[in-house]
Amino acid sequence: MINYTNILRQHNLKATPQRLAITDILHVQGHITIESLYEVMVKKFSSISLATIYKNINLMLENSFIQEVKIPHAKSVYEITKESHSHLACEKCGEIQDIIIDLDNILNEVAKTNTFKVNSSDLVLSGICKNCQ
Amino acid sequence: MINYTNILRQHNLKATPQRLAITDILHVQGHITIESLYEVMVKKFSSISLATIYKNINLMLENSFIQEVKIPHAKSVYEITKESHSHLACEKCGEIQDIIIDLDNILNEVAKTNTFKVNSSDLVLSGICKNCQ
DNA sequence: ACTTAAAGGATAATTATTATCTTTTAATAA
DNA sequence: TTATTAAAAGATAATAATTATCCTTTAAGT
Repeated sequence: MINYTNILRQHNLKATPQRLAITDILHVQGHITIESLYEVMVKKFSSISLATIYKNINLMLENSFIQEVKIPHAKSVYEITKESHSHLACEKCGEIQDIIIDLDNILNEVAKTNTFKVNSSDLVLSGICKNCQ
Repeated sequence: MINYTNILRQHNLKATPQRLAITDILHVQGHITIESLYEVMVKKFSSISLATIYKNINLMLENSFIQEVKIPHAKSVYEITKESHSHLACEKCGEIQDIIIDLDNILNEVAKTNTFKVNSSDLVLSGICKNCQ
């Protein structure tokens, strides 16, 4: 179990117990919605405020410690920032998985047209995961 | 200017003036947020209710007459359903453009892994559009 | 024209998110 | 260690976004 104290501090975030818990949950779960995060957090901090969840998620987003992933027909999930990657979204169980897909060819094609300067790409593939097939 | 009366009816939607206007706006603008749609509609129907906008957008989504496009760091936009395509999102002016990108190679790669059955893909490229460069 | 199920408008209710204010605490230095 | 302080947590009010309700109007088919 990684200790995120210093990593949080490197992002100008005080390492509070609540933040360490959020970070640990994100690390273990990979992707989580606000409401699920709150449910899990309440088990550890019975008196935690939903506002604390929102404030921390927003601060972590601002500091690029985490990223929001928008999922078609579902709520957004949050994940710890890592190298650029795409997502698989299971339409049955809701599970979100990371997947590394090389988009260079595509981005080069777009670059050739010279009509749009791409800075980032977000790709979500929706379907049925291994477990649900 | 296309007449959408029959197209609406084919989707089990009564062709009301409000719906024809929404459809016409979507047709002309290409992509629009809920709030922008409401602003434009109020000019044509001064007494229109915001609930009418939401109810129609939701019905049109259910009947697959339109689609929601989730944009990173911005509000969702809606578009008339057409053949599968990707989107360019300008980070400066907010403009959303359609772009046809062949994702077959990518989808085949994922299919090969045999761990996920892809039904649909959503790709948004964020960056700077021609006008804003 | 008549009938009726569906749609529109007004607005209340709900849900999601943010702001405010007070108390507590992590981080730093004496 | 303890003292100091800016920041964070918690409680809750406020705001924003969306949906539900109820009554009136109307599109579409006799």
